[in-house]
Amino acid sequence: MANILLVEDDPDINAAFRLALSQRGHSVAGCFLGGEGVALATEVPGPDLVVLDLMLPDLDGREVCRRIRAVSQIPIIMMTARGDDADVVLGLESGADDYVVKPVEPYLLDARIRALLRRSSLPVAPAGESDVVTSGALRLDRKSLVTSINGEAVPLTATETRLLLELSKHPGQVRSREQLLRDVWGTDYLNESRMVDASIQRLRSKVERDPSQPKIIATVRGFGYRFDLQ
Amino acid sequence: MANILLVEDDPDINAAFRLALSQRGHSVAGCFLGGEGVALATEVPGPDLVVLDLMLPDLDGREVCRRIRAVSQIPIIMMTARGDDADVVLGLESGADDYVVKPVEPYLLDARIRALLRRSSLPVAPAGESDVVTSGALRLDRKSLVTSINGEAVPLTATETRLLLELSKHPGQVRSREQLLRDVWGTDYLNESRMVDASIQRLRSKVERDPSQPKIIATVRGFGYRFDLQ
DNA sequence: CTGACTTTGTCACCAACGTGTCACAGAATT
DNA sequence: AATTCTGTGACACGTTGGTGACAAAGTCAG
Repeated sequence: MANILLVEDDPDINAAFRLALSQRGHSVAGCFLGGEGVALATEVPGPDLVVLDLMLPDLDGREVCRRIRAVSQIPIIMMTARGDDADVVLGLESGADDYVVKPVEPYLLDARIRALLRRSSLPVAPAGESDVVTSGALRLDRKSLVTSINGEAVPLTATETRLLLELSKHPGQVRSREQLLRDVWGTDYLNESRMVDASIQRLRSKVERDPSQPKIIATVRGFGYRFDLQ
Repeated sequence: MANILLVEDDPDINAAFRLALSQRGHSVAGCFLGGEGVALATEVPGPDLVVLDLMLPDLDGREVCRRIRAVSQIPIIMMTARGDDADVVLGLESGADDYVVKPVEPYLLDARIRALLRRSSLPVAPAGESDVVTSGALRLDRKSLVTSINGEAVPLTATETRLLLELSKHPGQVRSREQLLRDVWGTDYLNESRMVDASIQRLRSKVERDPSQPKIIATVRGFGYRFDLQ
């Protein structure tokens, strides 16, 4: 289903949710500290969604949320025992997409996860629970971040890898330059930049058999680029 | 802030929320029936977001939700007095993005509205499950933006794709040149222009079997054009 | 700390394509 | 028959994206 990061300091609750969400088909990574959470959520390749407890020993959940939001648009669901309306509002305003109050039934959390993933246009049910993307001769291992062509490793730079990852997260869907700028570079405003074009070109030169006739990363004139499975 | 459609049959609650959301800077339209709700949510220019009561006299709120979702990816917040977890799950599964339980503090609803709008404004390409339009031999994939006839890809330009997308959002309904200008070109005032006609013609020449006898995009003399399902 | 190397953002240029406009013909409506 | 509306083809301009060069920033070994 999805790769979920659970940030929750209570070991029992942490374990319980990891189990419950796993049973519902998700792949769950858990951590106990806010600092860890920020690191894990923003690393490459990050999870598809974050479930974030508000009460953490080191950092306030809202601070965690803000730090993640500073560099990433990843979907975030906040979770807390405090059900006060004002808390909910503060949580949402610090950048969370949804807010649930403990105790939460796992199947309810799952429903909200699905709704949010649907809205975020992430595939809710990828066919195989595989962390490897392939398109033609290209093969990208999302965990080790090793890219290879015909089994031979291709040395991609960090930016190129992020770009390819981001494109491959939405196979068959057009991604605009704005989306790519946001998700790969974390900047929102560089609309005039040719950064995306330049990096796409560098990526193509390493990955495409014939970069002038790209098969894997298609140009969709007027819209953006599209990663095509083959 | 945003144009919001409120579908709520209780006149008191309806009026109260309209007032409260207006005071928070939104522009609110209210209606009392599910049928109306579907019509208003899918017309052009539609609202930015729908707040939908579950209990309506004519249609079940979930049915309203499904009908809207059949043609639109507009953000939907469901609202109901029934706070049962199972209801929430059913609501989310019928396509809603969020679910709040009455009584709701207006500022809480506002916070959820903002969170949802923030998330929804991100993608350019709309997300969702039924993202393929077909009419006769024509097939348009809204995510990959690939148009094909009898399975063979037809290269459309950006404007042609946008035009076809816009027309196909409202199958069987006449769209005026003004509406198309606004939704495809983003201009409001070029009423004297023949741009729409010219682009319709270019689109037909690529998409219609016999452009002089158009089956997919019909001319409605004096009004505009209509996309017909077949 | 230094110098070499790699990575990355910016820029300028060009070719190709897309697109708005126009004029006129043809069709529908009155 | 007159009038209004729509289809159609031509054309020139603007936009878009590919490309290579270059400079700034980052990385790393010695």
